[in-house]
Amino acid sequence: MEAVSNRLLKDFRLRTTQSRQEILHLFLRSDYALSHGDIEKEVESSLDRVTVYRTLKTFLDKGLIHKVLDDEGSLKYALCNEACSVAGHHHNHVHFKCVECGQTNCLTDVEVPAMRLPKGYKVKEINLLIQGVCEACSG
Amino acid sequence: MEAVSNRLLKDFRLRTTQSRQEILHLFLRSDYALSHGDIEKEVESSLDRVTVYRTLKTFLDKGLIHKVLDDEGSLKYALCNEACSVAGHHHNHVHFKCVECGQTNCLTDVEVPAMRLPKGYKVKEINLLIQGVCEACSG
DNA sequence: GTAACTGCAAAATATTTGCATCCTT
DNA sequence: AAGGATGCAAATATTTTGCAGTTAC
Repeated sequence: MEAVSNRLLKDFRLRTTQSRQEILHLFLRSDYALSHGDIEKEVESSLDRVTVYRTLKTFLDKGLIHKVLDDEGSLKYALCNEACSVAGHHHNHVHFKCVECGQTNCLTDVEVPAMRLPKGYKVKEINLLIQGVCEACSG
Repeated sequence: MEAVSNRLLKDFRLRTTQSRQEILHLFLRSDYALSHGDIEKEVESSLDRVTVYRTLKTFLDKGLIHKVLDDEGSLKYALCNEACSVAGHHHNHVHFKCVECGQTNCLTDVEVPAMRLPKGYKVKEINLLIQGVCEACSG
């Protein structure tokens, strides 16, 4: 994993520092979206809160991660997938938040359906959040 | 409008107080979703910040308004439409946020398309936020 | 060596809670 | 009259900013 995260940082022209590696590792081993709070709690060595803020901002700006909408005010974040690059992003996939366990993950198989918008509207980005009960919790 | 808001409050079994009327008026005359900050700024007489928090919570709990997702962490709110009642809610409509003017509004004409989810997922609520340039700003 | 990154302190914002008072029913 | 709603003060929590020291390249 070390190799993967270092590679990612290089690809996106970011210096490989410990904080960035740690946060990136966390994203890599989590298959769900993380909030700022999640990151602070779950990261290995305790990072300064400010560093987390700044790292997330940097990752966002460079396009390493993207925002995942949430219904509680506190945005989450997830790694961009292979389809994304520095040049352009393609995450018109669906996010599913389980109301039981609270986890939000990407339903990579589900595409956002095409929609016809009223005249004059230009679309830049689409975010679809479905809330309900996930597979694990509906047992 | 006085009559409308008083009626609404009665229907939802809420006491008609000045704060509630004011906030409800604001929602009624705004055709776009409002954040807590918007409300504090735009309401006629200046209400205590705490009252705004509590009023929004009450309106939400009773089902007078619903959350509108936002990409900046700070949830917005909008009135539920006729299709909603105390019994059940139906706002599977689409929200559009203009990246120019920042306004978010409901595209009442656009329905959320049906989607096939993987086995085991139960859907409770769907939120679709499209970002781009609105009709007014794309001139 | 230099620019970029980090951590600490502190400022600025945002949200929640407790309580006395006032208002709607 | 009684329970609910408000406003103020204060406690918490969150996010941003400045700056000095450290680190990656």
